[in-house]
Amino acid sequence: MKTNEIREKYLDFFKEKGHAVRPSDVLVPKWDPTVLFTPAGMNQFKDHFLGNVELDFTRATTCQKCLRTGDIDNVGRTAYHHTFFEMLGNFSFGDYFKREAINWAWEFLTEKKWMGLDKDRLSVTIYLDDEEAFEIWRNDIGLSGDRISREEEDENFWPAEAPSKGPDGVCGPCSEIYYTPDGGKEVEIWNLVFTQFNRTGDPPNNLHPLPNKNIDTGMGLERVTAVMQGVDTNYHIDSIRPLVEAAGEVCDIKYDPNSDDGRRLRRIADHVRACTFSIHENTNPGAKAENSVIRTLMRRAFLDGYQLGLRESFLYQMVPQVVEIMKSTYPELTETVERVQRTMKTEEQGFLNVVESGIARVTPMIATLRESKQTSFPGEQLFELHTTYGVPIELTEKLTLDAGLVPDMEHYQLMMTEHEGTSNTGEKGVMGGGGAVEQIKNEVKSTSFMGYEKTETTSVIQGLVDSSNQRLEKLTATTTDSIVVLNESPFYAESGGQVGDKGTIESAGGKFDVYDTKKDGDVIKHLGQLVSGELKDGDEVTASVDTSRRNAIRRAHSATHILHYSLQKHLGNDAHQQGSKVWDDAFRFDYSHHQGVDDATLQLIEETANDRVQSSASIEAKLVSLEDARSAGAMMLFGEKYPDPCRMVSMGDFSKELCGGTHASNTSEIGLMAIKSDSNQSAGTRRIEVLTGAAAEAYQNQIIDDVNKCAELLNCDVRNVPEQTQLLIARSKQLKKQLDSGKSEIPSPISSSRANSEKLNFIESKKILRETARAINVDIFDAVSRIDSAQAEVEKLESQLKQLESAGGTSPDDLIKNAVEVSGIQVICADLPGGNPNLMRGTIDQIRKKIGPVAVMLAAAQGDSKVLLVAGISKELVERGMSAGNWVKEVAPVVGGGGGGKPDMAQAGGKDPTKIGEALEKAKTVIAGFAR
RNA sequence: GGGCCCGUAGCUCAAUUGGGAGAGCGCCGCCCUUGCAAGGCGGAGGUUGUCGGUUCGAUCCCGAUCGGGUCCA
Repeated sequence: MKTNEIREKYLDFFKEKGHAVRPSDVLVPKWDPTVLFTPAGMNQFKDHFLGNVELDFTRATTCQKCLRTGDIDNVGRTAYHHTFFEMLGNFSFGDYFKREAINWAWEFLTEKKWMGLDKDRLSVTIYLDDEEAFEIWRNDIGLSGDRISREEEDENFWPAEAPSKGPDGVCGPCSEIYYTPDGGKEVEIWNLVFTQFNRTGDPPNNLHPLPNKNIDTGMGLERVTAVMQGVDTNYHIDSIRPLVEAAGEVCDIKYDPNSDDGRRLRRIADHVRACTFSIHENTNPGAKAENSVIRTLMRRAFLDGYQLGLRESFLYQMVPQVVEIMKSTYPELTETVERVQRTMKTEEQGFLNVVESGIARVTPMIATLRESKQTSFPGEQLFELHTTYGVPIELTEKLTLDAGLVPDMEHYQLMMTEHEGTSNTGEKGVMGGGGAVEQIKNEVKSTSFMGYEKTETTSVIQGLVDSSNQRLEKLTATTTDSIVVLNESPFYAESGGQVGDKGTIESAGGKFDVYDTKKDGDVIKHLGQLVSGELKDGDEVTASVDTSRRNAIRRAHSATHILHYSLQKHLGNDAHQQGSKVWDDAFRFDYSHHQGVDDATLQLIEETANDRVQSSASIEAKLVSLEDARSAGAMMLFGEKYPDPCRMVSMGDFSKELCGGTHASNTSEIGLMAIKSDSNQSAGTRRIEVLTGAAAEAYQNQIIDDVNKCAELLNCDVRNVPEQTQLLIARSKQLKKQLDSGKSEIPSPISSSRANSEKLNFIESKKILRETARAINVDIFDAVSRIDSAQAEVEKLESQLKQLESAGGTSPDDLIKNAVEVSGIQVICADLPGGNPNLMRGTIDQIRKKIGPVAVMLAAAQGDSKVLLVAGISKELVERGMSAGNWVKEVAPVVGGGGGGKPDMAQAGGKDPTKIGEALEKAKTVIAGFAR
């Protein structure tokens, strides 16, 4: 029986038993902060089990895609471990209990119509004293006692060891069903969990029966398929073996199940499956949280290929096969093959760089150690190579062993453990997580969101919680952060990228400022502070959203849809939304696109968007079934969980998106959209930032103003700003060169004229400002100040040059003429007005080439409050133990400074130019002292 | 969320407790050579990511910020 058939039969079977067949939740549940990946079928029903939501059904069944990394080291080694797998499950929320769960499980496994497994090969376990389960297995099913074994709480309780060790909360015994294949070892195929207790505190008498008992079962699809297909490992079932073989083909070796290489191929097959699904859901390999897990999987698999001799990316080539096998169940996979492959390939190439630069780093280390006759490779170096440079430890281990060095793995492990400890100190507690809020959730189930229609409601307080997560009857403190929960609320809670609303909640006796709104399950939490009076649980209040801010958010959110449309129009259909963040009159929008977008295209995107804004299309939202939305062609995001029915937002006839956000009622309300930036976010993803409404206008005005300011500064027409800016920078460079070379002629100034003070429109101004900013390598809004400072610098350079010119007689030859001889040394101490470090050093060098032995000290005022001293002495003098460094150190204090340098050349600075003459006199006496 | 490393010429990288910004490759010009490859000579190319601080003086020290890499959770 094929994998697909087993999956279908399972869901059909429980459908027949009155279960709602629910789709698999996403693999990466962003809505659930407690897990990175969906670990089990029950995850999407957490709130159902806790009674925190209204139930539309009390029986459900799913086939859930899951990802676990707890036993990652066993993947490929054992018959049954995976990272990615599918879990079949049936669930009861206060509906049926043990008797049905056990009978149905047995029926499904043994009836011919379903799995038809041999009853004699099945055995079960139960929890120690679960007589109820024993009785059902014994009497209903008719299993003999020797095939029912009793296990301790570490094996047959959920959560494991809950009775003695906790945690507090819902828990219960479980019963596992095992199958013993012909001549093989028994294998667990199905776990039935009977959640029937609420644990409170430590034993004894800490398990209290729940009024509503639940059923939560899980059967690994791959495992039951292996049993059904009579193969001894999950990796040989029809839906996985072809991938293992494919891995062999790509790596150019034949798959041998019992070899070390076979283990690698299995691991590659598993990891490619996991990564394909994850990247499909837009969880890409990266540095943080779930992204880093995917990166780890990709790198482990890549390294397997590397050690099999591959030196290029290869994992991406297997994606089409994964999709081919899984597409009948997950047809959406076919839409993203190309993107997934591209992402994988980029990651593989990046890692190849890391590996190769890593090897380049390790090789010299090994050489050094061997030269000094060491026999071991230090743990610190293993650790540093791994944690700082990402060199996989297996790789370093192999390289060092091959070179005859023993890697100090023990010390490495020690440092890693320490690293884990220090890395995990953060983790701020989120206010209102668990505890009091959980209690309120359980009571009120949900807050009705009224914010689509109204921005003000009359509501009743359902619960008050303080910052230490304590439930309050009465809120009186005005200084601490608190949470208010209402029966209904106009406040939009942060979700779908849109920020939470701000506003006030006011009763007859008090006023509460809401600074943020968040969602917990279906309950809306108003976060804020009491500003006056007091609020009591049960008070009637007026909840008012800050409407001007909300309107700005509506504008920005509607603009994201328009931008999405415009991006697709100009960049093609692969420009999909990857995520967004919407504030008041501003948003950022990440989209998939594999290359840069040039300015001209960006301008087109902006123009099209604004055309749509000005078309005054009406914006409508209505609830439709997921299926209708799909057939209407509404845009949906992969990896996003949509409710059914869902809210479809349409704009004119050009945009349909599923969206829970708040929107303008007509595109014209947006006023204006201005693209602020478009940049690369990560491989294959770009980020665009846009302003709307008032913010866009302000942005526009600033750009127009800035361009005009530049034109004024440069005294030119606005259209000539980029050119004149470049000329200015060029002149600055030219002046510097002149100064360095000691030539005092002043290059002719830039000629420019300002014929008119024409003001350009936004688009042209933006283009000009951007061009200008790029020419001088600054952010566009820094252009004005940079031009200003460049002009000031040019003026300064010009005056230095003039000084240099008027000084005259400062060429090396002129200076040599004025040398005085002291104890056989030519000494030159001179003022060099307009001098700069480069010129002065150059002059000294030339003097040293012409005469010797010589000691030179030059001084130059740098403006009114700075002095520069440079000293140099001939090589012979250095050999006689004299030092230019010591020389300037003694002289510099005269001008109020200090200095130092090398024996042959040193420099110093000071603050008092009026003392230059005095300093040069001092220089002469000091060098005379040295010479003696 | 926390830890570590790195930002210097188009590219790869140097720069001895803070004191003249360099090399190789590439580029441009000239020379040599029948041609090719190579070789010789000369040259251009840098606000040392950005901003601030300490200092007479910062590529170097300190802080912030941006960007890249990497490990852990």
